[in-house]
Amino acid sequence: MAYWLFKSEPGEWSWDDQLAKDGEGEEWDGIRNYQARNNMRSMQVGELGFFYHSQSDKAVMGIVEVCAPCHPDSTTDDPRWECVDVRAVATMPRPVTLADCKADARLAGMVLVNNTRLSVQPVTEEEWKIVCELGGYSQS
DNA sequence: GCCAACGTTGGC
DNA sequence: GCCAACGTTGGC
Repeated sequence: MAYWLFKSEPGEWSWDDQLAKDGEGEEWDGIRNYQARNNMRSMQVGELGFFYHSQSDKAVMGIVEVCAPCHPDSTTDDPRWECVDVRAVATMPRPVTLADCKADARLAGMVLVNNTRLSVQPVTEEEWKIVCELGGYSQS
């Protein structure tokens, strides 16, 4: 089981927008970066990811689940770009900010901390547990 | 609003 | 295939 992190500008697609889908899946479209696309190609249905707000919030807002495998991005005719669908699973009791992650020595190797520009990132199981702990979210 | 980091493009 | 120029992202 792999873990992921999806980055979004809240002005484009926010956690509230995702929640408003009420558990329905939504295309994670608009990704125009090979590394990010390759990460999505590696995803399996049922895997979990963090939903991160870039720019003003800079925080992990909630948890999403991959609910459809990688498929062509409906927002472009360019066959290079693909995406998965995700649905909201849980809201972080406390959003975990980038500053929180940087302040925790255990997260020093996190992609979020070291490659700020990658919009779809892998997260290790250890990092996943630590961020959940920081957010006050206990996995059932 | 600025700037650093990174990715992509295109000329050679 | 290299590298300079350019564009974009995102933190500050």
